[in-house]
Amino acid sequence: MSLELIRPKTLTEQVNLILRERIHDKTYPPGGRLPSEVELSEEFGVSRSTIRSALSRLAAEGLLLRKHGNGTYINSRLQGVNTNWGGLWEFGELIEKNGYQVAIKLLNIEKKPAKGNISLELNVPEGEEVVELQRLFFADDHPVILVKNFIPAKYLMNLSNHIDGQLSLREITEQYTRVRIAYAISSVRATLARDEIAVILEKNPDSPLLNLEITFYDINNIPIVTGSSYYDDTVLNLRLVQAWQ
Amino acid sequence: MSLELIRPKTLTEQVNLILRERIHDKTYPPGGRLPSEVELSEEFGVSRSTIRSALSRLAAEGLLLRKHGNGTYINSRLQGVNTNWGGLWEFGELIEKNGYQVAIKLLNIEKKPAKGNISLELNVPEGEEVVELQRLFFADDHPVILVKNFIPAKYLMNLSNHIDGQLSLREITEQYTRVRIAYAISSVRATLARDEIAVILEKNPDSPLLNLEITFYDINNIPIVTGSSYYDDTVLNLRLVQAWQ
DNA sequence: CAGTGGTCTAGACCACAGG
DNA sequence: CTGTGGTCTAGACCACTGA
Repeated sequence: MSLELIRPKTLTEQVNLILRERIHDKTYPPGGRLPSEVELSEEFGVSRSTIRSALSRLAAEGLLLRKHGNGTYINSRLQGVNTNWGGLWEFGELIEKNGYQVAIKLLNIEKKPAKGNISLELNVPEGEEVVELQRLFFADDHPVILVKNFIPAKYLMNLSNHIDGQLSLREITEQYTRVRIAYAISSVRATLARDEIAVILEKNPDSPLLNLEITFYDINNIPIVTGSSYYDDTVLNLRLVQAWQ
Repeated sequence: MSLELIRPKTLTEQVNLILRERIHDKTYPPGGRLPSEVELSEEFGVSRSTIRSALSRLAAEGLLLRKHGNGTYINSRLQGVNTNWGGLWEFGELIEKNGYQVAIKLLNIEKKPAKGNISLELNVPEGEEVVELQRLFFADDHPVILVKNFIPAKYLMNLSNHIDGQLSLREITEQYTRVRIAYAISSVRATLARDEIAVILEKNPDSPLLNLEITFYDINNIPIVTGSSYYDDTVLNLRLVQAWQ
């Protein structure tokens, strides 16, 4: 009994997605045991190593718990509520995974000359054009996260004086630039809601807010996007899962 | 030319450690190119797959940048200043990696009956004994992080009414319990320095502080340790690196 | 003991970069 | 074109768990 897998994408990734889906829709119930690696490799018609790569990735995210000599189990603690690393930048997904309705409001988009910190972070001379994108994320109509992103105009392709404000950062870089993000460095701080920010996020002045500063780099270590976010953790708890090692 | 590798540990892990060391001591200089996978596999006398596992792990941490068809490069942006995920709980390492002198002061250690939140988080009936460990981390003599940890007394082995306050959480669980940590869930919040905490961290009252709540689980999804930390990000910036996927 | 996951190998083939 | 990293396989052997 071997399923039909499309070759274009890697086998590992397809297996990964299918298993993820089965966990999500509870074909494999929380706390339950997965078929053994050999059984899965027979079901999918791929080698055991391929199955293992897919499983390892899910285990690293905390979705699966692997017990040597015993079996692979679905982590019952992560149902519905949670997120892994991506939580630091894929805010839309984060909000959805926590069971809220997502809405994204595009507050502003404009070309500006780079200056100060932005110019430094993006390694672009002062005065060169960058596109600023300011967005507000809502969870069930509560404003939760205010995000400003900056992309040097030179990385954006032709046509696009317009950017679709509903897209995730991943999608934006994929659709509007020719470069690919390889990794990101984020710094996390606690701050107080300044006037303007307090108003937008509907907070009392000087309420504590999380501040996330993130810069994305491509494979050549060139900064592609930088951004600054203010995150109201009283509406949406920022939770991260990580396997011990 | 094949190096002598000890068999007891896994080959992959040994290769990983050696490469990590070479990056750290700049045998492989920042921005430079690593020997190819085939060359490394010859040098270490192991298969290419083994080399690849070691490299993949380093790449996932952002230490290496892999360029298809070209080579593997040392990420020059991470020299000295930075940390990956472990930064959320291995505070000693975090402080060291940022170039400060670490000191840990044991403020308090005592057995208490579990109550409220702690009892819930640790899934232990109210009134059962837990050990509370309160510690203060210093970076170059500045108090930076205040940590309270709770471990159910039943997981601690015999002799140990005494816990060495200088150890990392990983070392504590390894040395004093029979269980092994499989994964952790952390939640990150922004808070204001309350009276007592402000005093200990030498902050003005109501300064913003990061609050990290972490619970560690074993492979059977049983909570082993929980803890609450207050982190002064003005002294030590909390930076996280993550590969895009 | 049988069944599970963990490590490792040798080798094939592919996809991509750069001369 | 050559050399690099990326994917995949088949198979061996080991280490651990639970009956």
